[in-house]
Order: sequence, then structure tokens, then C-alpha cells
Amino acid sequence: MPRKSKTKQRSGCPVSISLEMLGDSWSLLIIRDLMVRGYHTFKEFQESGEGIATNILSDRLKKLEASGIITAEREASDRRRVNYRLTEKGIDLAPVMLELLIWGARHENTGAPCAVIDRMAQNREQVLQEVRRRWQNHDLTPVLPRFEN
Amino acid sequence: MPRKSKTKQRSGCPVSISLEMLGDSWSLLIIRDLMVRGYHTFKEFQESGEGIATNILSDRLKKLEASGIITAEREASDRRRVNYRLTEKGIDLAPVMLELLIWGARHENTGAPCAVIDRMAQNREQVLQEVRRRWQNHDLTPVLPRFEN
DNA sequence: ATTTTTGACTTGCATTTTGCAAGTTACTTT
DNA sequence: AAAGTAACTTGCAAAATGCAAGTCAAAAAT
Repeated sequence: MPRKSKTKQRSGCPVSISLEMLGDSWSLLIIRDLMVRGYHTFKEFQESGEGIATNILSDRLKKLEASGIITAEREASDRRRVNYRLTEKGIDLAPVMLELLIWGARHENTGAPCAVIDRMAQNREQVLQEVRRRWQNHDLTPVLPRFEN
Repeated sequence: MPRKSKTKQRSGCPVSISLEMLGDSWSLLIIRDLMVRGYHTFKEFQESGEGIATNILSDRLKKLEASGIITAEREASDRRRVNYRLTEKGIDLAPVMLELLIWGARHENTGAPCAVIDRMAQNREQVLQEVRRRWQNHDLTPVLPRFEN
């Protein structure tokens, strides 16, 4: 009785495979923190305002690392700290993130000012270039602030 | 003791709010079926190759309807059938879907031929226009086939 | 050089969500 | 009238999640 796999059969559709990695409520929020807020430590994610539990955060970081979306590296100057960083594969999610942001802002009452979002929607390519530039330069200046409620 | 809400406090960030509606493994797959495959009935979603359980499918359809992303309407010619359809808000998810598709195809071994995806990535606007055109015309011709595994 | 604090996790346990099989109900077809 | 079909429900076990508390190594404070 060689039954190894958990019978979780999904199709080979790219969308389906993407969702196997990203299809939960937390993964993309962590990626947002890394991508547009310049967060890069456990504590920052934890305090990012969404209220993620530490065990779940720990689990998601592991899974994202296993998927090759982020890397984890201990800081040289303070060995307690772990620095999380997007890989190339991770930063390539910027277009998905941007479209999700624009969609949410357009169809829901969010804490984000419409003017800001409209301008981003008008200049998608520019925004994406800027996000990628900061990633390359290890520039942790936030692209967007926290939208408080 | 007026404690109504389940203390589920999330931030006002558009991404967070979007994920409250879409952040699970099934919702976006149903939307994909509606958007690019021309599926529109319970049975079609069920047989779409991802193996969703009927109780979950039923639940997600309700939630998507409650979020204003889809509508449900009984067919006149066969009152058993319920026709699901994307709303404007729903079809506006096309850019998110497209970017998710491109990302998945680029970074994972999917069942989708690279040439097809590359061409889509090169002509994003055209693809989006076509998707929207079909939606407007109630044209159920699939934009993409099922990528078998 | 101890003690305290900090960052990044585990662990235990109750609650919630999911997956699966088996109904059920309202039509339609034969 | 009987059989089939579409869209669900229901019941229950298994898995995932949320919450509070604890661990552990490294750094800061005393």
C-alpha cells in the first residue's frame, strides 16, 4: 500500500500552482510588508497591524522560504535578528501586489487616499521600476505608508 | 457586554481588505473558471480539475456573491440550474489574475506552454481587453484551455 | 558578572475551517 | 410514474488557526 501523497490533486494551471503557495490570508501580507514597507524582521511583521499570531507567522515564513520566495539570514551585527528578504521570484510578485492594491482601493473603502492610488494606476510601470530598484539597492525606504484604519 | 465582532482586526490597507475576500485557495480558482474558461455552473466548477469539495464550493460561491464579485441567477429554461456570473467588480480582477498567471508560469513548471504565456505577457492590454469584451458580450468561449497535468 | 531585556521562535490547547461521503430537494427527461 | 440531474446540506473526522504562555540564545543594562 504505497500511499505517500495526501491525495491533494491540483491541476497544472499556473494560477492553481501560484495559489498553492500564496492562497491564504497571510502570505501576501508578509510579502507586502517586505515589498513596499521595507519591513524585514519577525517583529516588524508581527506588529504590522494585521494581528498575525506568532506561530502562524513563523509557519508562513518557513513556507515562503521553502517556496523560494524569500530568504532568511541572520544579521552579523546582532545574531538574534533574522533578516528576511525577497528573492527575485519574490520581487516578481510586485505586479500581482500592485493590481491587488489597485483593485482593493477601487472597490472598497480603504484607508488609502484615492488620489495616491489613482496616480499609481496611471503609472504602473514606473511604480514597478521603483519597487524593483529599491529591492536591488537594499533600500528599505517604504514605497507606501501603513494605511491606518 | 456588547461584544459583537469576533475581534478580527485588520488594517485599512487595500491589499489586506482584498485578501479578506480572496485570501484562500479556492476563491480565485472559481473566478478563473468564470473569467477565462467560460464556466458558469456549480457542476462545471466542481469538475474543473482542482477537486474542490461541494460544501466548500457552495460556501465560496455564497461569500463571493456577498462580496459583490459574482451574481447568481436561476436559468429560465432550466430552473435547476444556477448561472454564476462576474460582476464589474469581479471582472476588474482580470489584471490580478493575469499577473498571477504570468508569475506562476514563469517561476514554476506548469502545464502551460511558455510560448503562450510569453505572448500574453507581451500583450497584457490586449488580453485584458479581450477578456472584458467576452464578459460584456456574455461570450463563453474560453480564453485559455484547461492546462492538464 | 549577573540580571534584565529583546528577538525569534515553540508548545499546548480550544476553536474554526476543511475534506469527504452520504444524503436531500427541486426540477427535467424518458 | 420513474429515473436522472443540478445544486446544494449534513455529519463527522482531520487539519489549520488563534491565543496565551513558555523557551532559548544573544545583547544591554546594572
